[in-house]
Amino acid sequence: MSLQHAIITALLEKPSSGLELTRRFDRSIGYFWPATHQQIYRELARLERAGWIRTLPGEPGRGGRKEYEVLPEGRAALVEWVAAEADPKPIRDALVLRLRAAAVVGLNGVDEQLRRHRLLHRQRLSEYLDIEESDFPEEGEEDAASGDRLRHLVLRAGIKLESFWLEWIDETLAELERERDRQDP
Amino acid sequence: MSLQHAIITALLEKPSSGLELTRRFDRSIGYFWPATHQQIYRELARLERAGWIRTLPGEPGRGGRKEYEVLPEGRAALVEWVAAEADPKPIRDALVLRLRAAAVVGLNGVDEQLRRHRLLHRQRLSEYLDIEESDFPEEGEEDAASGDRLRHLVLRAGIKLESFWLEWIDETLAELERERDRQDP
DNA sequence: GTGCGCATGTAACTGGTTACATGATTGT
DNA sequence: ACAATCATGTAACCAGTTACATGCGCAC
Repeated sequence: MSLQHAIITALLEKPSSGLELTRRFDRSIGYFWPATHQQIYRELARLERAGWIRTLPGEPGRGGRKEYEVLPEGRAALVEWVAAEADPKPIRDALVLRLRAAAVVGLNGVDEQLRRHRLLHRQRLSEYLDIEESDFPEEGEEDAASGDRLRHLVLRAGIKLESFWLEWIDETLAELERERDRQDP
Repeated sequence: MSLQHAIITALLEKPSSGLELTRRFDRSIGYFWPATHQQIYRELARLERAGWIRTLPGEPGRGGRKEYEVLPEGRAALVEWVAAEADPKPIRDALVLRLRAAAVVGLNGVDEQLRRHRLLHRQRLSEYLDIEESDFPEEGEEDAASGDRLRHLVLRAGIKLESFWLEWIDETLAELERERDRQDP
């Protein structure tokens, strides 16, 4: 269900076609709920059947392009969903799992993977920091719109999450270093 | 594929039956790769067909209970997997998504959900801290086995991840508080 | 022998992933 | 006319989820 509500959120901000949505997802909502165009088309079709969104009347042309907008029922469903109760879903992370396996069969190139992930997380973090700088300048936070402050909090989640990974990977690589020293002193 | 390797890891530590594995998952590997008994039975069957594990010969009795052990092929596959290259999978988090939606349709009970999650993350964190205290006492880290130190790093990931969530939720609730003050000064 | 808990499983469904198909528009 | 790109979609697959089925051994 979450993807459907993510889509409604995006459509409320701006009526869009499937591909446009996909692209907008790639650089905002998709940071914590990624989706491919196939998924998005599937859900758009379902949402339309459910009567939560509709294609904008008028121009269906321009390469078969269809623009969708949210209907009142869709908005109501989103409002309800915002307050819905749901437990946090446990994460599934293969890198940690690899390290766990290494505890049993030995470190055999995990460090290289750790370094690769460190690089990727660094890139992602600096991407987020760039967005923060350009979209949420420090001054003006007080007189910003409420929605903007909330969007900033969402971005903060991304920033803190990436920072967490970087810290953990650093801590882990340092320990693996010590581990190696213990074996060849 | 990850679940299969998680299972091999667990079986290497101790040959087990399906239900035993399920229970052990619930309080160790499952913290970052949860699995239900149905999933585990399915994968055990596949792993056996692939020739990576086998049922322990001898006693198949006691309520149809079957114990599995890892074969050399399975161990080799795990060693290879430990060093395999795979990008970090983006997270999907509904709570952040709800906040994102709230930026568009208004805060309507998200705070209650934030507080619920805060409680759950606190519980999870103290669970981890208890495990850390009992399984990885500070003294003796130096002369602990390598595997233990690696398992400790894995636990550290859990601890830091829960701490991240708590920090972010606190920051967010504080901001929502200020938000409310702005509306009714 | 009946009911309870342990243990192994099947079946149907949902959502995410990957690969491919089709048509329209735009630039050369 | 042709290729590149934009845009919408289908199909098959895989992993995780939920609900249910079945058989065994033990306690009462």
